[in-house]
Amino acid sequence: MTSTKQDVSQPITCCPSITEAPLSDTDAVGLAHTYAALADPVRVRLLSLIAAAGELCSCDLQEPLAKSQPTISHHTKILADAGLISGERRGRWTYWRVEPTRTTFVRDALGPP
Amino acid sequence: MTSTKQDVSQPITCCPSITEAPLSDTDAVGLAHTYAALADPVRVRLLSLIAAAGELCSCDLQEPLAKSQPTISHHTKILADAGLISGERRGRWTYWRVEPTRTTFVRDALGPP
DNA sequence: ACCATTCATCGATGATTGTCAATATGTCCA
DNA sequence: TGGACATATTGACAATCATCGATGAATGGT
Repeated sequence: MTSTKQDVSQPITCCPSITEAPLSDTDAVGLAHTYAALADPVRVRLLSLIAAAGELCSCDLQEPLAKSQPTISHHTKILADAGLISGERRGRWTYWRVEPTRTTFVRDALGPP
Repeated sequence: MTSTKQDVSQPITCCPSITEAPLSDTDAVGLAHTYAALADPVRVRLLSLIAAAGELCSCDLQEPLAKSQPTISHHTKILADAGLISGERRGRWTYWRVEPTRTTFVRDALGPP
């Protein structure tokens, strides 16, 4: 029986950087998933709106993005699943913030700072 | 008749940064288009393979990526259209390189370095 | 307890995408 | 000129995605 603890066919990296070494399949899937969260104009603007305001509730996003409420909810969920934003429920409102840890992680994946 | 020279409803930015100010629609579409090019595990690995090797022909990508020749050609085209890589034809081979100008541009769009 | 408000989820639909077989284009060599 | 090779393009198909209306769930005020 062969061990399934570690896949030796792929390099082990703690901080995957696209431009420095060939990535493992696992790292590539993870990074691609995060980039996919940014691969929509509405989500890019959504992220920039939250970043610029520091904190925003979903209701404040509907007008500038000119999308329906379910669509906004859909996009915030995708960005949150990617770890790029996080939401906190306060009363009836959900307030969204950027997660700098994740954004800088994705940024540095494209090369040394 | 109204002027169509400049859309005043959107801010003018030379170096769009997602995390610093709300992005214009135009900037968002452009950035999302580039992120979409990175939103696939095959393309992420493709880019890292080229970056690690400095230069690679399409034939060298087929085996490590385990995809058909048309699929490889499809992905290189998408990355090239996004400006992330560029290809040079030498004889029968097309050699691909990373475009550091574009990769750093996309990287810095996610925040100050 | 009731209602208005805010957000999430479900279901449907039209559009986009990743993949490959087949074919076309271009290049080198004999 | 003809054949072998590397790459690009086309066409087709299944899968994924963005969008919205309808509905559900949770909260706060009256």
